[in-house]
Amino acid sequence: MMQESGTETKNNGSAIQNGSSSGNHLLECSSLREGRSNGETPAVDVGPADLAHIQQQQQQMTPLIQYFTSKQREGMDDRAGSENTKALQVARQLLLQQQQQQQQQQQQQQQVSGLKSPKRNDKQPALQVPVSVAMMTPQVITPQQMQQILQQQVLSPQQLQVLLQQQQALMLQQQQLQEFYKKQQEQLQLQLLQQQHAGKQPKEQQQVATQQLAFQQQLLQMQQLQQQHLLSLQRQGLLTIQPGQPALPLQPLAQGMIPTELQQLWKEVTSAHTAEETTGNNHSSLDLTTTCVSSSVPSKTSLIMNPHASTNGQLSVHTPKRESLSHEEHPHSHPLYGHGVCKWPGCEAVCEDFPSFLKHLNSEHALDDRSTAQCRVQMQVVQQLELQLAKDKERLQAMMTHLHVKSTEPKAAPQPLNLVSSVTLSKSASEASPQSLPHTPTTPTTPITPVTQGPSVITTTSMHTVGPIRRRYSDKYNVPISSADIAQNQEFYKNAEVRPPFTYASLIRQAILESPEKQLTLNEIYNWFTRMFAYFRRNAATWKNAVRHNLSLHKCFVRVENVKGAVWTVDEVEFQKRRPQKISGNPSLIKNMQSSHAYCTPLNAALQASMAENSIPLYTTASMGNPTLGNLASAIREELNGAMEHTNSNESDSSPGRSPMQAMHPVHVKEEPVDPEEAEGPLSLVTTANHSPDFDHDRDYEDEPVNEDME
DNA sequence: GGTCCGGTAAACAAAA
DNA sequence: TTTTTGTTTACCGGAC
Repeated sequence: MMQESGTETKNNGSAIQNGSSSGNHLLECSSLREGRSNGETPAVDVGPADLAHIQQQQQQMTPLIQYFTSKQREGMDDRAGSENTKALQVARQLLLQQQQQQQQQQQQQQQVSGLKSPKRNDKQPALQVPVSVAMMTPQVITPQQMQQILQQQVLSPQQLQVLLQQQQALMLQQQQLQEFYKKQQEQLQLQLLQQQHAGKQPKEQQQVATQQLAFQQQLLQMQQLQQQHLLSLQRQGLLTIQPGQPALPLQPLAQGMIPTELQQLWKEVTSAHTAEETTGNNHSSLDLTTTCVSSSVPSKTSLIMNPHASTNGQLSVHTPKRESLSHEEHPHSHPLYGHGVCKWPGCEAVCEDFPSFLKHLNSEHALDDRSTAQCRVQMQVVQQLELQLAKDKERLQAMMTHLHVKSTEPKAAPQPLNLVSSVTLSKSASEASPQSLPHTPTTPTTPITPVTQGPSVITTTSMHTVGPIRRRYSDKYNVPISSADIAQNQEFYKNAEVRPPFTYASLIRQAILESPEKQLTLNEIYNWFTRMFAYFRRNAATWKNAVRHNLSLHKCFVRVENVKGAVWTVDEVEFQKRRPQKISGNPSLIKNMQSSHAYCTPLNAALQASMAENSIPLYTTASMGNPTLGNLASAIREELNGAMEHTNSNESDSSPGRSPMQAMHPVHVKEEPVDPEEAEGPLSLVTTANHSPDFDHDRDYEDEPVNEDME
C-alpha cells in the first residue's frame, strides 16, 4: 500500500519533482506523528535537528528535480546540449560526497548504538534516524551545487533524461525502502512496548536491536545498489566517477532476516536496478542490440537506449516496448524468467520467486565477459536462424516453381511462407486460421498471444503453426526437408509458445526415453514438457490431462511401481505397433530421411563451434541442446531403424500412417506424380524429414530429432 | 460415409 | 481437505 502510493506519486507529473524526497519525508514525519498521536512513546526519536535536516535536504533536492523535469518538458532543449558532462560530473561528485558522508554518519551511529545500553530510549534513535535520512537523500545537492549545474547548462537532453529517470528510479527505491523501514520501526515499537509492558529483559530488546541493525545493513546495501547504479551510469559514459570512489560490492542480504515485505521491497528495488544495469550494459562496451539487451529494459529506461533500440526490439525475440508493458502490467513477468526458472540461455537455474530470480540475474548474469559472450552467441543464433529461414524460403520457392505449383497462398494463407506456417496452412486451410489453431479450449479468446513471444524471425510465420498438432498429412505432401530446422526448431519450441506438431504419445515417449533410466514419474514428464516446449508452459490443466490420458490410454506406456512411487516406461514393442506403415512402401523415403538427418550435424556443429568460440558451456543444454544432438541422432536412427524394420517386415501392416518415421518420408513429390491436389503438399509440408509416426502432422519432421535431442 | 486416430473435456476414484 | 495421479468415457475434427 505504501509502495502504491509511492508509485502514484512518482507517476504524477507534477509530483515527480518532490514526490520522492518530500513525499518520503512527509511520510516519515506523518508516521512519526502517528506514533506520537497514539500516545505511544515514539520509538523513533527524531529530534528537531533531524527534522530540520530532512527538510533542508528536501529543499535542496527539489530544485534539481524541478530543473530536470522542466528540461524534460521543454523537450530537452538542445540549446545547451553540448555533450559536455561536466555538470553531471559535478552532480555525481556531489552525490557521492553526500553518500559518503551519510555512510560515515551511519556507521558512526551504528557504532554508537552498539555501545549504547539496550534501553529503549537510547538505541533506536541512533539506529534509525541516520539511516532514514541517508536513504532518503543519498543524492542531495546543495543549492550552491545546484546553481552551479544550472549555470552551466551543459546537460544534453539525453543526459538530462537519463539523470532524471534514474533519479526518479532511485527516489522510488528510497521511498519504498523508507516506507518499509517505517513499517519495521512501527512493528519494533510495538514489540518494544509489549516487551516493556511484559517486563521483558534487555536481552530481547537486544534482539530487536539486532534486527534493526540487520535491516540497517540491508538499507546500506540498498545504497550500495544505488552506487552500482551510478556506476552503470558511468559505464554509459553519462557520468564519470571519481577514481577514489570504489564501487561497493553488492553484498548478499542477510538470510533469514528478510521479512516478506522486505523481500517484496527488495524485489522491486532490484528490479529497477536490474533494468538500469541492463541499460548500462547496452551502452557499455557491448553493442548488443538483441534479446539480451532489450529483454529487460523497462520502459522507464527505454528513452536512454541507443537509437537502434526499437529496431532491435523488433528483430529480437522480445520487443522492449512489449516487455516494458508487460513489466508494468505484470511486475513479476520477465522475459528471462518463467515458471520458476531462469531463462537465460543455458542457465535454467531454479528461482523460487521473482526476487530470488532478480538476485540470481544480478549475480549470475551481470555484465561480464561470459554474459557478453552469451549475448553474442544468442545474436549469432538468431542471425543463423534468420539466414536459415531465408534459405528455406528460397528453397521452398524454388521447389514450388519447379513443381509448377502455383502459389497456394490464396487458398492457404496470405502470410509469408515458412516451414512452419506453410505446413499449417496447407491442406487444412479451412482450419488453418491462425487464431483457431493454437489454443486449447481454455484459451479460446487469446489465440495469438502466446506465439507472439516466440523467437524473432520465426515468430511471425510460426504463429500459424500453433494448431497443427492434430492434423496429419499424408506422405505425398511431404517434401524433402531443408537442412535447416534441427537446432532451429529446438530453440524455437523452447522459446516460442508454438504448439509442437507431435502427438502427446510421441512426446511422452521421448521424455521417457531421454531419461537416464528410461522411466519417469508423471511429474517428471510434466517437467520435461514444460522444459522443452514453451507451449506447454500454459494451459497446464489441458495438456497435463492429455498426458495422463495418453499414458493411460496407450498400451505402450507402462506404469511401473517403483520405490519412490510409480514411474512410467515405454514399451517399445507396443509403441512400434502403433507406427504407421506408410513409409514401408518407400524405401527411398527412408533413405532420404536418413540423408536429411545428416543436416543436423553441420548446423549443430556450427552452433557448437560458435558457442565454443565464446566459451559458453551453458548453452549446451539450454538453448541449443547441441550436445545432445548425438542422442537425437541416435534416436532418429532408432526411429529409422524401426521404420525400416516395419518396411521390411510389416509391409502388409497398413494401419493408417502413423509411424514416427512416416513423417520423414522424404520427398514423395519426386517419386509420385504431382497432381493438382498434391501440389499443395510441398507448400504445406516443406520439411518432413524425420519423424516419428506421431510427429507426422503438419510439420517438418526434422523437429523431432531436435526435440528428441533437446534434452 | 465409415473408420481410425489424436486432442480435449470431464467425471470419478485412489493415493499422497 | 486438497492436490495429484490414474482411469475411463465421450465428443470432436482430421485423415484415410
